[in-house]
Amino acid sequence: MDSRVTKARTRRSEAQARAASPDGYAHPFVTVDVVILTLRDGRLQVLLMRRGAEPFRGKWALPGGYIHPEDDGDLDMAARRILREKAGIETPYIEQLRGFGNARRDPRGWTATFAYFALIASDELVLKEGANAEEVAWWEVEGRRVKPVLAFDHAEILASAVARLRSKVEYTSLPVHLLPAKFTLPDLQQVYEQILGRRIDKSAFRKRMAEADFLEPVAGERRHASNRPAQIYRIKHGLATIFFDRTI
Amino acid sequence: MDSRVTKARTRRSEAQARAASPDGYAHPFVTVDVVILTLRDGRLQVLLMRRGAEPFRGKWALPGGYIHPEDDGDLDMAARRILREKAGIETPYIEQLRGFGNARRDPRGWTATFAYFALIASDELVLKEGANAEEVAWWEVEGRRVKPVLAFDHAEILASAVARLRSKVEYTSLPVHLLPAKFTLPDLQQVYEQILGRRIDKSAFRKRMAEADFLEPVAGERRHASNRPAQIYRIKHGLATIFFDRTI
DNA sequence: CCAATAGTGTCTTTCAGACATTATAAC
DNA sequence: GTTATAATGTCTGAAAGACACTATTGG
Repeated sequence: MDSRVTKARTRRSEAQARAASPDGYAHPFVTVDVVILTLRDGRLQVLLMRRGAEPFRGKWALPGGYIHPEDDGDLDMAARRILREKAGIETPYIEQLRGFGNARRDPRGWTATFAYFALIASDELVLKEGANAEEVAWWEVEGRRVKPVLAFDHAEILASAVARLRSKVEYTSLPVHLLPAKFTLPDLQQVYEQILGRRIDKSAFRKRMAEADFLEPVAGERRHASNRPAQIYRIKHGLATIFFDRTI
Repeated sequence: MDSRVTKARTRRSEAQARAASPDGYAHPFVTVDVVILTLRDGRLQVLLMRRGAEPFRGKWALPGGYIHPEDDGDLDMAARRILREKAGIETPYIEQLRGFGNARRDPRGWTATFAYFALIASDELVLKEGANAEEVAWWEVEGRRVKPVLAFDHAEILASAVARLRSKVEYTSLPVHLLPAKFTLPDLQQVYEQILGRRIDKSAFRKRMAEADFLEPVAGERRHASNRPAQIYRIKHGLATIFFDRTI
């Protein structure tokens, strides 16, 4: 058994010194990465950071980091902390995407990551324009990718996140999290149409939202032009994501 | 094996002799656990193993283990290896469930696991009836749980797996993986009904399967009694899980 | 013949999508 | 009044579900 430890350590000696698992094998590092999506100017955008350290120094990457056992109660809280620290975002919608792990994604050796998927309203964006302002930016998502070449396997993680968003738009209330707390039904329909990439019949859309029963009207109105103002809605308190009976 | 137990205990008593991550924080251990489900005697059952080491010695647990960076190309391959080594199962349907990680699930400290979800046909079961035959067993799933108290947070992982199965049965071809390679449509309908817990109209069920277009008839017939024999089908070669347009 | 289950056809009700109409604002 | 968009109503074709009917075997 000890020979197994020796063998593993020797092969890895040039990379980094890692602890052996209780069964004697080398132990891969694990991280948490977050795909933060928003709608700005009617376009789906993702938050990326430029790496200041090797590997992939200078390349754009998803915000991510190591788990802090002392601070993070669980994986979700680690993801929220990363969102807070790296992007200054406090109250997003967040869900776990899935794990990615293999020997190739990091040149230093076998690593794994728990990828998360967050949606925020563009009015919640308070990007820290501080010391490293140039290193954080929103990039437009074109198809399932962005223009720059991403570090690690982050292009694959991004594609996976966008696929999940597009999929869930069809049958859940997820897109409300891309809007501010108060919005109109035409606003919401526009978000669905933007992500789906097709027009939706107004009547059918409203029927679906009404029977899903997750919105409540609030006093006040919104007026953009000389026409009838739209009713303002917000999500009913305490409701999780709603799954529709049928697709949009 | 006993030395391994001893070593694990020693480690634990030293309160976390773990490598520090590159950012200086302690680095949590990560494992892969697999929820293996099958239908036996018309009942949903899960494969459990009795733990021979601390923590939770003597308790039933999901098959799982550490990643072997030298052997496992990626997370999926690690899960398949565990399935092969611990349950002797070679060619199952397998998909990632999600990650579970927090400070409470393991008394030794902060750990995380990539949970997997596998479906196998009961005729593929070749449980190794060897030295530790008493330590591997199928347990009937009642609701989302099993009778014994499980180690770690494995009850939560099991519940999550059963929920995903029940959910996916509604709109995918997943249940075919609970049947042998060749089966009849009445067989398949029975599986759907068993997992859904309700009857399905024969005509509607066949329409759905026909338009999903993932089955092909093979020569031969199956006869259980003095009645009309049923056509035998198998999955069309190279097809992944089919998502139905509508729910069952 | 009968019993039992496989497999197909028909009918009715429901509902999604298309489209029309009314409502309410500014000017 | 006109214009523009919000909001609701109506109509029609498609299809899902309920149910009936036919097919094929053993006894």
